[in-house]
Amino acid sequence: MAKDHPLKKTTKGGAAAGLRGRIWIDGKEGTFLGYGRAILLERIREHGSITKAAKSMEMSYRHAWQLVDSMNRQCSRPLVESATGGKGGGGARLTEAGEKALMLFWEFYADLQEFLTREEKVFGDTLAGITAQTGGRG
Amino acid sequence: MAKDHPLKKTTKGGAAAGLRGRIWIDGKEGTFLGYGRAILLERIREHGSITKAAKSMEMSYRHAWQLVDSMNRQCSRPLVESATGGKGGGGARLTEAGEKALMLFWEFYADLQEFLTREEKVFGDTLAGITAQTGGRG
DNA sequence: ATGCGTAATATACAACAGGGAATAACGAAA
DNA sequence: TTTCGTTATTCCCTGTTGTATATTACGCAT
Repeated sequence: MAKDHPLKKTTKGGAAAGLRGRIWIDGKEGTFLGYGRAILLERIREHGSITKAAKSMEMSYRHAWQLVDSMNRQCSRPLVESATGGKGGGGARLTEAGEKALMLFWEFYADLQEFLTREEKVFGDTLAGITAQTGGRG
Repeated sequence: MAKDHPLKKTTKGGAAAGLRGRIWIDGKEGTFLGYGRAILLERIREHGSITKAAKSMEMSYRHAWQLVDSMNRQCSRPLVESATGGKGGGGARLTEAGEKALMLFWEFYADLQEFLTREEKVFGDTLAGITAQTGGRG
């Protein structure tokens, strides 16, 4: 559960070297949407609550709330709408703008994966020659 | 001097939203080469010394040395060769492997910039609609 | 042998991000 | 009115990261 995020730089097994990349959508205050925030939004949609969403990804409520707040502050229409009190104590839901932002990010993200795969093919050999130069001709 | 690195997430002026990306070459221990390390290597080549390279980019010698050490530990042929003592007290120089790695990284980096520009064109409108939804119909 | 400027290394210190816990506000339902 | 679970907010603690500083090793030049 959220243990081998693409964000963690493990490279535990397999090839010695590889290419890694990360993307963000920037807003007025800096990061607007990145991988972690995108996952958080999905969990909010799934659980209908910031608390549960945070727990589901082993994140503190404090941090989750700060991220949601940061995202909402950076666009005219909030990505997440929340209600305090009421049935179940309240909750949070993804708005239409949230859905759109999420969709855009995942497309961007998919393009990055494609990009990285392409680059791996281009640089793979040269890369191997640098990190594990066994038979090279200096 | 090294004040508005591409790494800093400033977005101080201009457009409200934009796409940002970052890349790394991974090795056995995690990050092998990234933007900061690449700059460091270039400064070492330029100054012939880790000390001066570090100073030139407002980085502590300790940190610079750790980065160099990390890079050298992750490839068979070290990227940086250093000598202690001697004329000028010693120094450090970029090896052939270092030059190759640097060249590879900058190509990778240039491809990323191209990728980001392309993505900006694709998502620009949708993005503006999310962060500054003025005339939307929702 | 001494001086010099660097590499290499250890220790202490500061800054910052994030976690944990505590608390108040809230509003539907019982 | 009381209960309940969540949002919203605050304070403190901790781990990590990097800076600052001090010390030693080194080897050429004088």
